Amino acid sequence: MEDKKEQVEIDKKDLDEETLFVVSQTFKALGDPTRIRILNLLFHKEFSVNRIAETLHLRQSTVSHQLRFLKNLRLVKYRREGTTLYYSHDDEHVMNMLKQTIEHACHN
Amino acid sequence: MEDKKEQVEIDKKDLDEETLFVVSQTFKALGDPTRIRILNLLFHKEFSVNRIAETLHLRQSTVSHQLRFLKNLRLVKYRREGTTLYYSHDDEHVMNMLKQTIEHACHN
DNA sequence: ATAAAATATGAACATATACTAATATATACA
DNA sequence: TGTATATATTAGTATATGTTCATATTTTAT
Repeated sequence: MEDKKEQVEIDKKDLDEETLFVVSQTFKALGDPTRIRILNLLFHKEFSVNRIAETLHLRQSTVSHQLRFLKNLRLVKYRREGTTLYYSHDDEHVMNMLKQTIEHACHN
Repeated sequence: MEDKKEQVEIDKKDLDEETLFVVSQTFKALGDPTRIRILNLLFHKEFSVNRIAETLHLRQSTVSHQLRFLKNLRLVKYRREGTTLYYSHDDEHVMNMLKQTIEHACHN
């Protein structure tokens, strides 16, 4: 914390704190099975919270918590229709990484 | 667990357990600042455990633990020279994702 | 205003994770 | 064999994380 500047300027081999935080948060988002399943579901179309829960056999509150996590990182967005919120993905880069890695993992 | 087959065959919207595990493990590996720093260091050349620890200001045992983690996932490999082990990266796909995401995070 | 439907939130809990100190192991060499 | 060097491992601890239950909030319709 005190030597952040030092590391950035002197030690080019290391990453600065902010980059480190953003990058690790991004990957952390993809590091949980539930979030992967949710994002994978949102790959082709939008889903309401309840539909996600039903489809993946998860509790509504679990889905809601994870969607909040993903939304904080701007990996998903939503639109409202009455009382229903339709979530969809909102980061092409991350979705591409996820897709690639899933394919990479499948035919191995 | 009991309905794994069902999900795989009936509900194409969900991923199978094994894929889910591999994918989440992979991203989990990249979801920790220390491991990111280590992999980032190994981007261009190999490093011994102690050199990694010195360069990143980490304890030897911390580095060793994380290297074991990364090696279990085959993200790094090593060669021995006397008592020294030189570690290097071992997964181009993952290193590319890391690089892209770091760049993506930097100039934002 | 009240009720219903959909979603969000807070607290509690269990588990996972990362770091550390201490110690063990492995290799090289005198 | 004994010592030094480099790395790995173990156990303990603190923190982070994910899920759940219960409840709150928001929106719509009556």
